[in-house]
Amino acid sequence: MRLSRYFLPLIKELPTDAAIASHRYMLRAGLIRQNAAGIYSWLPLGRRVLGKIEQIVREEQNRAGAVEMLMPTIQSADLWRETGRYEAYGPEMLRITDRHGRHMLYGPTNEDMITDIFRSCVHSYKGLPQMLYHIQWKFRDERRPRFGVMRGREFLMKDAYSFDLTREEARRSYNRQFIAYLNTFARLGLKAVPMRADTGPIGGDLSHEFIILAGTGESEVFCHADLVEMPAPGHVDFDGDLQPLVDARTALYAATDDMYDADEFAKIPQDRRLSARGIEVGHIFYFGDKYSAPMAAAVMDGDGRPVHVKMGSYGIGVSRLVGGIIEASHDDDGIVWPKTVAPFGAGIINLKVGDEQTDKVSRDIYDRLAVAGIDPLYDDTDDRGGVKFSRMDLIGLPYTVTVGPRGLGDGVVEVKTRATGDRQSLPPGAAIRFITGEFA
RNA sequence: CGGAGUGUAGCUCAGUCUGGUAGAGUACUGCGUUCGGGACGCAGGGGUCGGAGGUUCAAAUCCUCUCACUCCGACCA
Repeated sequence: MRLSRYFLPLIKELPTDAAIASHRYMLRAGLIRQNAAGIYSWLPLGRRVLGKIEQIVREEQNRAGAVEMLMPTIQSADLWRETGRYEAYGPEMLRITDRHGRHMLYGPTNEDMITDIFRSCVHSYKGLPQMLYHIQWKFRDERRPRFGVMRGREFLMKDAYSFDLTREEARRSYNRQFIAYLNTFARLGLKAVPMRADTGPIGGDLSHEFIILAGTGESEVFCHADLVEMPAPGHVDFDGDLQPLVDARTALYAATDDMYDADEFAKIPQDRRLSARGIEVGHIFYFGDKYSAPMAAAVMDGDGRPVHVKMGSYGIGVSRLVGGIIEASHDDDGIVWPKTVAPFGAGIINLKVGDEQTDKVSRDIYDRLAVAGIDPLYDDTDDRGGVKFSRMDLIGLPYTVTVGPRGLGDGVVEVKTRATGDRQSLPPGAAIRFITGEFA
């Protein structure tokens, strides 16, 4: 992409309304614009990041055996009345009346709807297990939206739902998502720690929150430091026994403040005790027949008797992750995107647009990086050098190639690694090989 | 929902107490000089002062109502 043709509205001043780093940088770097409290437009750069995160989540869901579908944002109140949640949910649910006076709502979640779909389509245990997911915009009318997309009212969620005949089989579905989450967050460049969670109003007795550690986290967390350093499982056989992998991740103590037990925490060796602030980016739980019973979602078992399916649901806050990643990865100059989610893989700064040689070399590097799938952003504007450098730092692309007459006089360009600040002078060909190698 | 604030130029804000021709910086446009880490000079364009009503000869400023947004707290399948 050529910057001169891109839409990248940056803000130089510190936005006074934004209290935390991710919110400030998302506004300043032109990722989002607020339209109403807790409701944002995703500008081109932000849309790219959101899409990359979404795609990684999708790939890991597919790998774990989940099947993608899509449910609507607007739902009829009828299903919610069946489960009693229409009355129970409270003012966080945005209620809408259509032209015929029918009660509708902007979905805050989809358990009721997916259960309805399932019950009308699957009637035999032979149709189990089943794991469906969708990535969809949701709305919760938060009393006080804040922190930009971290606590917005409209937000993008991945929600998966599992259906099994027995609790034991449901546990296997739960484990599949558990492992998929570890791999997903690792690919996003995050250290996410699973923590035993309160199952809350939705009920059930098997639940974990996935928390990333960041100074501005919304809640305090306590855990064994080894958990943070444990590598993700990576490629595993999702049809095999995942229990040992899950056990390894749940044996050590980890809890959010509402589940905190000082005595348990004290049992951790002193130098391994970690108390920090965390951001919840995923939540998985098993809730059995909480919805299948009231909604009569049953299948015939092998003996011809109807059994309410055992369900679980598994959420990842996709839009929240954009803010979460920035909270975990930024410095005084701007965002530092992990390679896997960066809106562009590399930036190219042409310091003297209009100069035959810098134009040619810049263009050549651009073409070759593009062919290599790096998806470069070429700064071909006639802004001054300083403006270009600080702009690249702000938007946080992993690598920047600077092409200027001075360097080209010696046959070199400069490659800067955003995360470390390292700069190396290399011939153009070596610079391209270095960057493509980093993405291999 | 309790508490505290803020709405004036695209953005950041001053002016409101004490009513009297709407300002600064930045951004933007033009010209010139600059050009390897957010340049400089000159000239210019841009605001029904969140909205409605009221008081007054006169309202950004005083009064009433209202809307929006922000921050702290509580809340947060």
